[in-house]
Amino acid sequence: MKSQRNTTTSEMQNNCKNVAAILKAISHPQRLMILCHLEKGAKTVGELEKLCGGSQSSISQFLKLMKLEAMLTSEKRGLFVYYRIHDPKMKKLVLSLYKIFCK
Amino acid sequence: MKSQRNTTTSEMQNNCKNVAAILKAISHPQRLMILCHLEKGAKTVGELEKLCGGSQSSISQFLKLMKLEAMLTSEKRGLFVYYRIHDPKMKKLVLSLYKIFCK
DNA sequence: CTTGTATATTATTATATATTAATATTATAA
DNA sequence: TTATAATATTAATATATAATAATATACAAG
Repeated sequence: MKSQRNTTTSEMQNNCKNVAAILKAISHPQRLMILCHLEKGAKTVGELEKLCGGSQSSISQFLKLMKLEAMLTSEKRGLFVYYRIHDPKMKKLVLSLYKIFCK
Repeated sequence: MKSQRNTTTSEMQNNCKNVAAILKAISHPQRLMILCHLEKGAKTVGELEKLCGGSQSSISQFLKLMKLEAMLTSEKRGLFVYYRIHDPKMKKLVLSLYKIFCK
């Protein structure tokens, strides 16, 4: 196994750029809350609105942002749109954050 | 062990607020890079400047910010100021991020 | 075809952050 | 003392983000 200590500076810079962008996308109370709820399964926009306590517009915009970052996918069924976590790494991240900061 | 699924909404809101603030502080390529380098041990401002590739002023400002968030501590020795990670949770976070996103 | 509901989009404004330049502070050494 | 090196602070500006309101779209039911 290659240890972190062998990572070159340019690899590190690239990794940090990528990871910082991911963290930026979820470093907002409601966006993080959305992700935490989705970790338990798919939800509609309206459900997330009630669970996370934001306006319809802001929740929709947050979801769009996280979808653009390829964290989420959406599926339309009739009037409702179901969002779910697409990238398994994001699930891992949510669980790690919980373990580290919320026990 | 209490599972995450039993967390109440207001607990979740509070946790998300706190964790989002932490993530926000490190969701910047150079600040994350600083943290990654400090995970390996204390460094001076000048060392971090070279390692992370920012101006003297910006690195100093980043360090100040992360110190305010109680992530780092500093110690002056002569002309040099050594910064190190203060909160062990931040070390855990850096290692988790590495495991999830950088392998 | 019109009404109601869920979601998305757009535009606007306020606020926060990033970046840079310039200057200040502190300690050391000549 | 004066000079120099390391770090910190301040100020200015540009850019990004957050929050909100208003409007638009898409679908379903009647």
